[in-house]
Amino acid sequence: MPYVAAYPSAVDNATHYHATAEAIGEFMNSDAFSTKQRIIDAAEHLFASHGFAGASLRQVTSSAQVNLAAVNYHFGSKENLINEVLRLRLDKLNADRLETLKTALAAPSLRLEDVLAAWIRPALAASAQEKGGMAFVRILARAYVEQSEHLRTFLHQNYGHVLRDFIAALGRLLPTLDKQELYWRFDIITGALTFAMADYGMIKRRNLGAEQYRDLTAEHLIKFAAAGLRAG
Amino acid sequence: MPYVAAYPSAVDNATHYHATAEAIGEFMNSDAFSTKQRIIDAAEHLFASHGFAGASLRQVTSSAQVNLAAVNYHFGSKENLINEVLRLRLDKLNADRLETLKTALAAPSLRLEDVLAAWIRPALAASAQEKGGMAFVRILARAYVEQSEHLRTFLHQNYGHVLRDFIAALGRLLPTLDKQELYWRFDIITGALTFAMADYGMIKRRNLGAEQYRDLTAEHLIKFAAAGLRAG
DNA sequence: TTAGAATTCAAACGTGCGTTTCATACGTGC
DNA sequence: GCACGTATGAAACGCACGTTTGAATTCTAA
Repeated sequence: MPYVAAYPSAVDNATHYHATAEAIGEFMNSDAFSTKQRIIDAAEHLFASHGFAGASLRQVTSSAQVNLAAVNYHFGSKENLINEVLRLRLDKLNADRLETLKTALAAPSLRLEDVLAAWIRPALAASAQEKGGMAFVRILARAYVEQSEHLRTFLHQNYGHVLRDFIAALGRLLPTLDKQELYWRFDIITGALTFAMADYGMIKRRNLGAEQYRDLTAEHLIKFAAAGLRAG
Repeated sequence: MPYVAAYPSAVDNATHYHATAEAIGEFMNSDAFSTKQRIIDAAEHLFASHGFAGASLRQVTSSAQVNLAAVNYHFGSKENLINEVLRLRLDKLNADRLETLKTALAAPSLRLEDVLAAWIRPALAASAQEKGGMAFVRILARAYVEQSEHLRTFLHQNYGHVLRDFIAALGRLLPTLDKQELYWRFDIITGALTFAMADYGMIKRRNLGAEQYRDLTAEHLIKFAAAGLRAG
């Protein structure tokens, strides 16, 4: 009968069931092994590599080893599934950003690089997350590109305050910089970040691990962005 | 019988027919009014706003006011149409870039900003082109995001030399900068540019015309990028 | 003017899509 | 043990897709 949740919020792994070693295998239908979660994991990967339109529910459910009808049962529709997939990761990303910014602001001395790091590092961390992080970030870039006004307003309404906080912090550190100019430059930074997150560049990873690569990317981006912001 | 062209190259408006005022209307099947061209124009717009997977041939042919079968007749398949749409614009963009770079290199004094301008301005000009330029550039960003390895190698093989020329020019202007470091930074710049091209940013255009907006964007990008490249 | 090629057209092809249905299995409280 | 809400399953729905077909039309050149 369900997908009742007329307004869905995150994966409702409400059954906060503490799995012991023996219990695993007896009750697979919880937490990370639930049908819902398996669908979300599979959807993240497939949306990321084939796009929202390009990835079919048959691919998703097959990859998740779940019945085709499960998506409509648990999420109501494909579109709701897409929203769910986005919301889950975005909530965490922006919470991370705000927390990192707060910590930076509380420190005795605040440098431009600290604010930029609070914007950039959580994003790249999300993209390097063990389970489908890369996928999420490609989804994000794709969402930008798919450019549906609906999604744009969704992002603005739900995470606009995060943006405002960062702009304000940067503005305080660059008191002589024109407000409009600051908007432009932050826009540039975010564009570069989005591409960097998705690993679209031409840079070869060489023999670096994912973590080292992520840290290197962050380092370069922060340095570059700081110099750009300070440009006369 | 045709789409014979086993290897398609640009729109074969081979019939270089000089239209006089009276002739227009008599022979609509040439140049800008040909079925092929109408399909390409419509496809650019629809691919840009709905994605390659999201835009159907029925939408394309309907928008082009052309029979459904025309795409398969003239292009062979949807995929060939996509390639054609990309190639046409990319050829021009990269030719423009190389020409602008050549001019800059021939000038008595060469600044970092000149090389950056040669990379950035033609791209933004393409995006502000009267007929579907904006669409093209969204397609490009989308192509990046869709991330098919096939397309990536296509871009690399066909336009890799352009990239190399620019990197070389920048390298000469920044002799103290590490090569790897240069790659990283050029990557960042191109990411930012791609987003700027597609107008994905949050900046409001205000009451600017497309040209002024494009020029402003270029100005900001070049300034920012130059500062970033020069960062110690 | 006319044969032959190039193009357009309406219609249909098979395939895969998102979604719905309804029957069956499972889990939990009485 | 039974009943009832929850979840899964197999199958089908109607629809839109890319592509193909073969006839009708238009163009071109002898």
